[in-house]
Amino acid sequence: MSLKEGSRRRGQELEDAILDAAWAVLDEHGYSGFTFEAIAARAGTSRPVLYRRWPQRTDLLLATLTKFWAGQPIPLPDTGNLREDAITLLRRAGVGRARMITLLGTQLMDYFRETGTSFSDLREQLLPADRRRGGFETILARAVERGEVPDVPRSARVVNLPFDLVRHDMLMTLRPVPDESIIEIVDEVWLPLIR
Amino acid sequence: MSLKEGSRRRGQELEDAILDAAWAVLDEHGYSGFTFEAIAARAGTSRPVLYRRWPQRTDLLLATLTKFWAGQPIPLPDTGNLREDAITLLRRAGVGRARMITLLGTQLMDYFRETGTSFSDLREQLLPADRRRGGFETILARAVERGEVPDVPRSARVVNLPFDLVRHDMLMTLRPVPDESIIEIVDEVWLPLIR
DNA sequence: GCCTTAAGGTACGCAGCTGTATCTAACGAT
DNA sequence: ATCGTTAGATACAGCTGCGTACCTTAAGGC
Repeated sequence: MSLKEGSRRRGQELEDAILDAAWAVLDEHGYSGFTFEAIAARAGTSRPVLYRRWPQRTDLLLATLTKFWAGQPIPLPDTGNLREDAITLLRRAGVGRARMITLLGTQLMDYFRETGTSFSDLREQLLPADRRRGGFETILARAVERGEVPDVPRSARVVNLPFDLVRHDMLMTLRPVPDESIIEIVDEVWLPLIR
Repeated sequence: MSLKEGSRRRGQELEDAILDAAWAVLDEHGYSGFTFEAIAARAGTSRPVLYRRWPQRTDLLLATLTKFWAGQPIPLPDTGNLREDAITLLRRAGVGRARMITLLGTQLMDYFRETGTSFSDLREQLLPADRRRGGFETILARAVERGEVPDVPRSARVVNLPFDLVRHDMLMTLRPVPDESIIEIVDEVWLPLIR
């Protein structure tokens, strides 16, 4: 234990430090780099400490995702204008923690292979029911309330289209989607389909 | 060498066997399982044989992709009807070798991290220029020629939309996209945008 | 048959990681 | 201060995989 302040972390403080480290390791090195060795080193602790809490790698993964994905919703914009909400939300998808969550499906292919599951399954498992609706359902519902778009039934396919396309682009390029692409998706694809 | 027939493979025959094995290993175990050890074992050869040809794992990966992706185009349907072509092509994306290619971007996240590249970069690198257009550009061009849809400029975004959405769905579920989803994408999203 | 090339086998040393056992020391509660 | 719990350190054994060296043997060409 290399901490200079002389105190050992215990309980929740230690657990938080470990999960912070785990998330950072997952982000930087993917699931193949998500090892007890790497995470313990990153957290400045020893492997038995991790094993005591999470006997399997998958346990630690789920704990990490519960904290950083399930436990912290992405804030939704509420600009009073649907197009602005959509564009803002799509921009958010490409940076920071949200970026990581957007690309999580790709980071966890080995986990899915091991467990015979998929990103959809994981989402079902970890997110509370009210969180499973995408952000686009919410901002569209608000627009309907404001009378900005007609109140007609729309398939989830159409509602979530912008986000799906942005995620796809991010997967292809591993870069944030440029603004002109975001605007293209909203203006040329999505808005024509919902208006 | 455990082959019963008593002969050693040489030259192209051996190389084909290795690349076949490499592709199978990549498909079943992803990039993290794409090891000299695993591929040599799968090919029934020894590791030094692999190292002699491909000194680095990335060399072997590129050779494998060149053979199984760049070297074998996915056949495009030509039914004489755009909707039929589209639906058939999307069905094809979910099975066999085409499925693997569709999901390749997700399988290679570790490679991209190592090399600082992306799936888009890889496609630029490996596919000849005429192959970089998606199948949807071709089937749409045919429909324009047949006079089935008007000859107006369309963004690559709109043209390739069905394929992007199917790939996204496949990533989410790791299963073939059900027919009703394919039909939804074509009928409710794509055709309205191009007609 | 001879020679060259390359396939195939094996061994070595090393690194990284896992899972676990054991011991010491710090922390918190009493 | 004492006790119980747990953090932290370390060691061990084992496995996988890498990179390479060395040797034997098979295949192909002349």
